[in-house]
Amino acid sequence: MPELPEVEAIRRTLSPEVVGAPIRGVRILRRDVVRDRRGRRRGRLDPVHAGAGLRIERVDRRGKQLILGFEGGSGLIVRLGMSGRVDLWKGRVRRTPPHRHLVWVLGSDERSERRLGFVDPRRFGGIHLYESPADLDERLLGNLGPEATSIDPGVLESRLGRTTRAVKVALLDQSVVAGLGNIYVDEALHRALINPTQPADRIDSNGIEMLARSIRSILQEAIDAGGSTLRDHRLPSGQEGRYRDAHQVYGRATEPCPRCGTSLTEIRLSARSTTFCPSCQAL
DNA sequence: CCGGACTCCTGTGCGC
DNA sequence: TGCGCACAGGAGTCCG
Repeated sequence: MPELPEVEAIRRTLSPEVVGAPIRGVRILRRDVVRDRRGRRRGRLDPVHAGAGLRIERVDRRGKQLILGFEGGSGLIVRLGMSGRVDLWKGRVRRTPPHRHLVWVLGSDERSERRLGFVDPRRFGGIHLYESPADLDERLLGNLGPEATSIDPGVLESRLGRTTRAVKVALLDQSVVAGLGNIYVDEALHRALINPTQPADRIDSNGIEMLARSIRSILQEAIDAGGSTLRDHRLPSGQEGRYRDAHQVYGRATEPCPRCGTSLTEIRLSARSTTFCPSCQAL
């Protein structure tokens, strides 16, 4: 379940490997992973629109979206969804794993050839094509809130102050803050000692300050660890992320709180499993 | 504005 | 040992 740290760790390892590389061709193994502008599986795809003949100019990220920018300003967004990943390898020998849907063949000749794959067993992820930076901003990124990695307390306060929803639900909303998912919201709320069911607009300034700092520090630590591998997440090399061992609450329901020893509690909020410490994070 | 149910998907891990 | 089923959830839609 790639959230911001997983996508950022992927971006950091991918960028130096592929920026500048020409795309010799694109193998389309499953075209319904391409989404149209409404997110439906109806996107049209041919190698040219997927970048064939162009050079990869940049690898960016906004929230949980990985962005491959081509020379000339077009590009594509890779949304990893629940189980998506990209892999990068040299040569042709690798056996095609199940659920690899797209392959970009990179390099100017046989000798420099590398292949970049998009793998997504559950297919909650997908690819969005864009024509220009303006198209990218307006059509695909327009509704995203500020980056969670650098969230400012004042900005967070004004964003959370607009809603009475439970703070956890609000933080999962990508238009409020971009990049958080179930794991890191639970971890950040625990570090900030805030109850996940607390109405978002009723957190005091001190709590907001702690929350902003917790979000930033946890994301930074997780990025440095390569993200959290629960099952599917891998860096392009196949390497696992190591942040799972640092989780204090996510996936640890019934275990003692690492901070105070009280048994952690699991509830459901917005149909998502939510683990917190009833003592440290009391209402 | 809000919450909740539903949809899309497959691998996994449990109970029987 | 093996089968069937609940569960995991990001993001969108729809309905009350």
